[in-house]
Amino acid sequence: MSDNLHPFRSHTCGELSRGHIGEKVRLSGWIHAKRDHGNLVFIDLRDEFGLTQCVIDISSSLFNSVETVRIESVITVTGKVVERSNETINPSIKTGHVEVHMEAVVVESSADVLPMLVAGDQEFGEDIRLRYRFLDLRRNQLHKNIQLRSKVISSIRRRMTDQGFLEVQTPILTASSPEGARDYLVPSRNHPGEFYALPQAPQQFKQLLMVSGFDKYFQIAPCFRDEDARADRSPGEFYQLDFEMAFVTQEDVFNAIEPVLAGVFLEFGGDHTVTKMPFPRIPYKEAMLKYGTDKPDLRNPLTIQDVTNSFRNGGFGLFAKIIDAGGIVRAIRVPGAGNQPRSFFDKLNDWARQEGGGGLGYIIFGEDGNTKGPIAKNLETEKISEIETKTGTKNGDAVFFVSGEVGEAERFSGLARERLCTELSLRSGGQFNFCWIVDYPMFELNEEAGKIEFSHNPFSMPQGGLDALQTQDPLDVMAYQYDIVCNGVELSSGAIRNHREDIMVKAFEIAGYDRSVVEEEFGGMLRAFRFGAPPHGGSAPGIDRIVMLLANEPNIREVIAFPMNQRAEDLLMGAPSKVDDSRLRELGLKLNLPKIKTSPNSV
RNA sequence: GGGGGUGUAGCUCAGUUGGUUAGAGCGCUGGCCUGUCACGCCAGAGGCCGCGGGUUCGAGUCCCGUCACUCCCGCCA
Repeated sequence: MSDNLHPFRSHTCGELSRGHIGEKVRLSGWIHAKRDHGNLVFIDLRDEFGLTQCVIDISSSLFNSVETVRIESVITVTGKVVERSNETINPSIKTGHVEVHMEAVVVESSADVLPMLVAGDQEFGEDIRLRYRFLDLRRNQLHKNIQLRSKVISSIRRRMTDQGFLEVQTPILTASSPEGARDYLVPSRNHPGEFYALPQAPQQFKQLLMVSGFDKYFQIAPCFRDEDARADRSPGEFYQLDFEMAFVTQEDVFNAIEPVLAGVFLEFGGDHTVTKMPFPRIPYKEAMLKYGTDKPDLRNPLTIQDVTNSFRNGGFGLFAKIIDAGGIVRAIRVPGAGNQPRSFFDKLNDWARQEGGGGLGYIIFGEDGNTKGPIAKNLETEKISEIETKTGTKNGDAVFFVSGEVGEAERFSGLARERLCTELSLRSGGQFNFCWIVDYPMFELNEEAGKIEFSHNPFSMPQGGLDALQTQDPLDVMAYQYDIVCNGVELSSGAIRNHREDIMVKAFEIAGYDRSVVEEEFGGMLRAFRFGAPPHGGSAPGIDRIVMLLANEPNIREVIAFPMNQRAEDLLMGAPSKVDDSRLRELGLKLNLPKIKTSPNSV
């Protein structure tokens, strides 16, 4: 072209305003929408920056070609910026006061009929969305989410660097680490029969960096785990803000990361409030009692109390029997729920049975002070008033009860607490509500195997050190292990690490592992610990989950540009896929597949 | 591995108690339309009702199996 304009664009599609009236401009973008009036066609041209209306009428020789271009084709438009008349201004777009009168049009790339629409907010099935991810990513919501993700990561990186954290990359091809998930394995060509593992987390590397004298490390680290997906768990791979600090206590770690998280959530959280620092610290045991989970949603105002003693040897036989067998009873007081109709209680009871709980007992405390329900009928009045006192119940409230074996009752009371909250719309909105869960047990009992196991990863420092391991019941030993939770979502877990060989060997011994196992599994790290290791600790908040909360998305795939589906398949790229026999031979591999189970993975 | 939900036009969905020729909106194709911005109007094409089996005179609908997607449990921080 003979003008001096850039071959593709002089302006973006979000740029033109009244100030450009009369200018000759060039825009490139996708045809977002087309309104064809027969002798007059409007095209909304879209790029990442906005929409601009372009117009052409029958008098132009280009008219026919413009009329036939399909939506989502990419075109370059050259023309004059013209003011819109008052009646035709579109206040809903930035460029709505002007339009471009098309004088030249180049079709850069024409689009086929679309499997899903880019414009509009119709919902599409997830397999279509994943297969045509590039179209989905053009759409407003997902595009915004990925932009948000980028900004969040930049902000996190800046905040970490400003605090003196050093960003270090660690290997992707490495050895299996002890997180406990399945590893993704990569066969080695140079060492037939041997495999690399993709890191489940850079756990050992960050500890090695501490031993290497780096005082504060961080990384936006990819982590790979071959485990099944959930709505909040991306299959295959995800990202963590992995960080570690030398010469720190647990409180030092909290004080370092709280301002980063609070800062990011304030920066991108819109009008949501963020928990004031310092975030509450809740001991694991307390969390399990009060909330029935170690990732409590503190926007839920309900709490759980133990009322086992008020049912022991009481008139309500079912619970008394469970208690005799070693079980417990937990109570949830729900303010105002006494006014709910009978059907409300029945519905909850049905739900409880469906969830595998025995049921959900209740006592209704009427406005008149009388109690109602099957439990109230059978339980002694003094025991009822004991419960009333213990739970702080007032007239008009209802108290719900869960009874069973300790672990099961605890878990189920947590589910019931959430259910009641949702059912009665008690959850406060507009908050990012943070807390730390601290004082996790170092070990737990595997009921089936009757064996003591590490309850988290084996790298945590036991509270009380070697002495605690030697003198206490292992199940009473707590670790300097902590989780950070926001709105019921576990953002990360971390620990003050065990940097002492002797304590580590002892810890493994309690979990039933011989010294030789430790030596074999973590030889690299043990060796490092023998040459001067600083006390250190850290954590690793999940990036995807942070963005998911900030974007207010219920599903983690909504904040990942190219996620895999639930079965860890990439429908767009066609992964995983078969490879040529020659490649297998090179790696010294021969397939030994289980009986034919064809999954047509054709794209 | 187990449980729940879903599967009907390119897409999103409706489809009654089992009953004749399976519908709508969007998209697509053609026609009309010079001020729309969810443009409008008219016409049309498009269906292995996921797949296989069964019950029945008759199945999109009921039963069994299977596959796919999704949510949950297991698993996983």
